[in-house]
Amino acid sequence: MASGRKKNSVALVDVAREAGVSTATVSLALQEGSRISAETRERVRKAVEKTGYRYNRFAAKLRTGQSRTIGLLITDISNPYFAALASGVETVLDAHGYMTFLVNSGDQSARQSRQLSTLMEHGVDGLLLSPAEGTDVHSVSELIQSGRPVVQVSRWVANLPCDIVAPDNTAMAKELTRHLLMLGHRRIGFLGGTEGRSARIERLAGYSQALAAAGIPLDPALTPTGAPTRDNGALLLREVMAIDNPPTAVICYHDLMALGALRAARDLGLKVGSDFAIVGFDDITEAALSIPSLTTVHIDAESIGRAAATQLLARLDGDEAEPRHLTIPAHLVVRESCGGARRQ
Amino acid sequence: MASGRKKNSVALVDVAREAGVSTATVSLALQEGSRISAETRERVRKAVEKTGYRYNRFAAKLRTGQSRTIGLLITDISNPYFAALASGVETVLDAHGYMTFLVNSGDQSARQSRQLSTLMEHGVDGLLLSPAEGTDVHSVSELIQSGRPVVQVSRWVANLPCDIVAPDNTAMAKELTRHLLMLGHRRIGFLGGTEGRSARIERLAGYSQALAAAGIPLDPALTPTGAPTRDNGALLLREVMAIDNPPTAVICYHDLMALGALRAARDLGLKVGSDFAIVGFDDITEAALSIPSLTTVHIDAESIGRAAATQLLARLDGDEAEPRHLTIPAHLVVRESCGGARRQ
DNA sequence: CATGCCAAGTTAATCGATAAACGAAATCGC
DNA sequence: GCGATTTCGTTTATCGATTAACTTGGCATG
Repeated sequence: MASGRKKNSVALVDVAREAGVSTATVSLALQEGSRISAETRERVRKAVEKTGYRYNRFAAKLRTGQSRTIGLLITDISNPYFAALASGVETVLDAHGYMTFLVNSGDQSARQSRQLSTLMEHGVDGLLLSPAEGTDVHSVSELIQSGRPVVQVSRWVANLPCDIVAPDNTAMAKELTRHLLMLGHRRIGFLGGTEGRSARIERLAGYSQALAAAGIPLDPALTPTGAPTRDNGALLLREVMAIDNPPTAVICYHDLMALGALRAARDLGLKVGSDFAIVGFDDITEAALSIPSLTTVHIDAESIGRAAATQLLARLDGDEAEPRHLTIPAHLVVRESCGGARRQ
Repeated sequence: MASGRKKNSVALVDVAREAGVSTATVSLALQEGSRISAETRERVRKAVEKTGYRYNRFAAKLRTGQSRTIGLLITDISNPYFAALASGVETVLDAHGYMTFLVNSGDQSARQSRQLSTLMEHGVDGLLLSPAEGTDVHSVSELIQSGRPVVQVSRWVANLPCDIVAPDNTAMAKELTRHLLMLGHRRIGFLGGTEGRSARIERLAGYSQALAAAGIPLDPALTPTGAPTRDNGALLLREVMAIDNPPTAVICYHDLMALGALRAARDLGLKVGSDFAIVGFDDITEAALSIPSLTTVHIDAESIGRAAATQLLARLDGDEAEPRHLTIPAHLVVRESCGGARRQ
C-alpha cells in the first residue's frame, strides 16, 4: 500500500504527497486558525481521510514539549471516593483533549516517588496529586521546578508551591461534632487517619473546636490514629470501647472506616442508631445503603475532581497567579447511624 | 546552569559532554549488555548523576516505535471489581517498566471508540480491553491491525483476533444454580446484564444447563435483561416479583445488582436468607459485609488483571501463537443471602 | 611482518511534527 | 505605476535517542 516506507504508519509526509503540498502546509492546515486557504485545507482533509493518517503525538511532543497528557496520582483506587474523583478529573480533561495517566500509590510514599519519576519520564504536562502518607516533598518539588503545574487534591502536604483543591474539612467536622453534641453525646471519639495527614489534622481541628465550644476537654484516648482502611475502622472501635470510660459516639476518619466500625459495633452488641452513634466522611454510595444507613458528610468527589482538573488546565493555560487553596463546600447528611436523642 | 541550550531539560548530549564521550556511547552505556567497558559505563553513570539527566521516552519512541505504555480500557471504574482488576494489571505492568493508561468508557461504545483512537494517538504498545456494551468491532481491529496486541479482559466480543482472559462464567453459574436447586428452589430468576453481553450469555448458559438437568423448563419472564447497575438490580427484582408466579430465588448478574436487589427485597418485605434467596457474582468486598451477607461466586479480579497483563506482556515479547482463551477459576462462596433449605 | 579479528567508540542518518524565516503572488494606496 | 502590505505556502533546522556502519588501536596467529 504505502510506497516504499518501512514503517506501516502513515506520516505527515504521506498526506503531503497525496495532497500535493508540503508537510508544513499539512501541519498548519490541521491546526485551527492558521494561514491556510479553505480550499487547501479541504484538500488536506481529504488526503488525511484517504491515507488514514494518524497524528503522532510523540513527534509533536519532541518538538513542542507538550504531551497533552497529565498524571493523576491517588492513594487508593479501591476507595469509591477516589474512583469518583478520578471520574470527575477524566471528564474535564477528556473534554479538553488531555489524556489521563491514573496511577495508584497504595499510600506508599516510596512507590509514589518511583511513580512520580516515571510520570516525568513519560512527559506529563501536569500532575494531580493526592499525596501518600509520608510523601517526600523533594520528589514533588522536582516536578514543579521542571515547570509542570501540580495541583494537590483532597489531601495535601505543606511547603509545596502548588494549588490545593480540598473539601472544607474543618468546618464539616465541626458541624458533625455539633450535631452529635446536640443529640446529647458528651463522650465522642474520633477514629483513625494517619498522624500528620492533612485531612485528619483538619477534621480533628473542627472536632476539637466544637468540643471546646461546648466546654468538653479533649481526651487523647478517644482519638486513636490508624491507616484509613475498613479493617482499621473495626479495630479502632474495639480499642476505644475497651477503655474505662468509653464513648457513646464516634466520628470516623471516613466512611470506609465507619463501615468497618459499624460491623464491629454489631459484633460488640452495640445498638448503632439508638445506643450508639457512628458517623463518617465522604458519603460514598455504600453509606446510604448500609444497615443502619450512615450519617456522614457528603463530599462530592466527582466535583472535587472536576474543580482540580479545571484549576490544572488554567495553570497549563499560563495562569501564573499565586498558589490557591480552593475549598469545596460539603454538607451534612443525617441518616440512621447517629440515632435520635441518646438513650441514657 | 545549563550552558546555552534553550530547554531547561538535560539531554543525552549534555551527559555526553560531561563524560567526555559521544551521545552514542551514553545511549549504549545506559542499556544492559552492550559493548561498553565497565570503566566508561561508570563514567557515564556519574555524569548522569551529576547532570540530573532524565530519559526522554518520547524521543526514544519516535526512533524505536516503543512507548512502554499500555492502555487499560474498562467500563466502570466505580465498580470495585474493576478497581481490583486495574490494581492487578498495574502491579504486573509496573514491575516490567510499563505505564498504564487507565481509561473508563462508562460502558458507552461511542465514547470507547473515541478513547481507542486517543490511545492509538498516544502510541500505546498494547491494550487491555473490557469491551463496552455494543462495542464497534471495527475500531478495535484497527488497533490490532496496526500490530499492537490486544487482550480482552473479563468480558469479550466475538470475532476479534485477540486473547481473552475471563472467569469461567458458565461453570460457575451452573454451580450456583445447582446450589439453589439443592436448597429446594424451583422457580429461580436470573436478573440483568445486557442482552448480548458475553458474561450474561455465559452465565445464563450455565443457569439454563443446570435447570435443564433438573428437568425445569426455562421461563423467559424470569430472566429480564438490564444494564448492570445497582439501581437496576432493585428495579428488576420488583419486576420479577410482580409476575403471576414469582421466583423464590434470584441470581443476579453481579454483586452490585444483587446488592440493589437486596435493598429492594427488604422494601418488599421479603425475608432474604429464609423466605427468599438472592445471590450474585464477583464477590466484591461489600458482599461479605452486607446484611444479610451475600452468597456469590468469588472471582479474583486482581488475579484476572495479573493474568491478562502477563498475557499481554508475552505478546509484546513476540509470542505469535494463535489467540488464546484463558479461563480463570472461581469458586462459590456460600453466605447468608441464600438461606438454608427453603421454607415452604 | 602482514593479516585477520576483536573490543570499544564514533559518525551520521533516522523517526515525524513544528515553526521561524523566507519567497512569491496578489492586492492596495495614492 | 510603483512600493508596501497581505496572503498563502515552502524551505529547513530542530527536538533527543537509537543504531547500522564505520574507525581505530591492540593483540594473536601463521
